[in-house]
Amino acid sequence: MSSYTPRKKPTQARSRATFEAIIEAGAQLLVEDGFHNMTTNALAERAGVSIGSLYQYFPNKESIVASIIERFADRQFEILAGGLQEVITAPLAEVVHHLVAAMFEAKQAEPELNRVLVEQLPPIGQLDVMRDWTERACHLLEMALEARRDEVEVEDLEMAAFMMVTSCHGIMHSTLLDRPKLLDSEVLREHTARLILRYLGCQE
Amino acid sequence: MSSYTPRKKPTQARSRATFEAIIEAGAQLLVEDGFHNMTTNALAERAGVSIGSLYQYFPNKESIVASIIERFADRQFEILAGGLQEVITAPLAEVVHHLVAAMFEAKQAEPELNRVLVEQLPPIGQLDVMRDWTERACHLLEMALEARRDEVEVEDLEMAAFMMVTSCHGIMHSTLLDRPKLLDSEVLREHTARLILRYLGCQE
DNA sequence: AGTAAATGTGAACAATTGCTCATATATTAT
DNA sequence: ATAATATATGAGCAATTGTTCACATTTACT
Repeated sequence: MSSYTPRKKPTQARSRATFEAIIEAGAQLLVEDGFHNMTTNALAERAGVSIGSLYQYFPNKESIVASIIERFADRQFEILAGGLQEVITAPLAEVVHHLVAAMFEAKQAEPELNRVLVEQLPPIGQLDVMRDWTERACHLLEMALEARRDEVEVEDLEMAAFMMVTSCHGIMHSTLLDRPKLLDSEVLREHTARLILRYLGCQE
Repeated sequence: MSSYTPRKKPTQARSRATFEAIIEAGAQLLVEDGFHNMTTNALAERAGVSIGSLYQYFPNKESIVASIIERFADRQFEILAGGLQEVITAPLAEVVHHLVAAMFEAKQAEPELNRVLVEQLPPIGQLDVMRDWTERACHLLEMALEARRDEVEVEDLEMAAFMMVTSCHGIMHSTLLDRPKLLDSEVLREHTARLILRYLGCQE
């Protein structure tokens, strides 16, 4: 019976530190060696913790990565939400520009970890976390669109939000893999914003 | 010295059959068990071939998957190219609709294999093949745009092609993971076509 | 102080599996 | 027919590694 959730919740300060050390070391080794080449024994050593302790908190190797992913997704979402927070009352065009900026910012935060997770996450079986992330992001956007309904031509706002998030995601993803340098360019962001704005039927 | 390319080229008919059987069995097991859980011994058995023969043609497990991926990518590209072939002289709007249709068709062809490869390809290290695929697809599209330059508002056609391919890809990818049922819907295709057409500055 | 609970340790096990190699069979060439 | 080449076989090796468990140490509690 293998699970992806942690085994035991640390209560004392000491054990909380152990828990954190494991996750931190895990993120490091994931970046350095990839999921397959990262061994639990090496992880424990890097964390300065015995292998036994590791298995006291995590039922298996996968669950460690699951925790790493979960935290990562949360941080990513905060960047997005934070970026949109700045423009709660602004007109649609500005919202879209901030959206694009925030999405790109998230993509470029913790680039190494981002890369490993993007490249190796699926087989680890943590697709749910990403599904959830998309869901939350769409919901956030839908609300933003709702508040500016008069500026949006598209009827189905849920669909519109989905299109915005996923197309933007795809562009960034491919860029990261195919033309990483382009990710910094202002041009790409402008094109992405244009893509979204025109789709919504809004003048730039 | 591990390589991802096959080891020996089969010359006789008998060995060519062996080679094919290995690739076919590999694709099956990849779908059934995933990359990690598929063992080379099981693969050989499924192919009706001894494990020794397998290693006569492939230097390692990865290289088998590499060959599977390569063939898959070629088939995918043919679907795309075929779809565009039908509209070599048509106006832009029609081209885009065919593009979207072809992209969706490719995504839905061999759905199981598609899914496994999308989910497990990266760690196998065959990102190059995908990079290459995007490259080729972009080039194809750029030519199509070039021939209709007067209908396109965007200046940089290379960029435009990149945006079209990657956004479309992202939409399909996320849909496959998050809302697989939606992939069949006409609505999604219409929205995608709209997204692209408006971006290009073309009336529908 | 003394006890119970929480936390930490790491040697060693069990199981898996990618891959080799010595050998056998089939095909082609002379 | 005979030699030479190509192809096929599969038992078993070598190496890796995730995980456990019996025991030590630290903290919390009475």
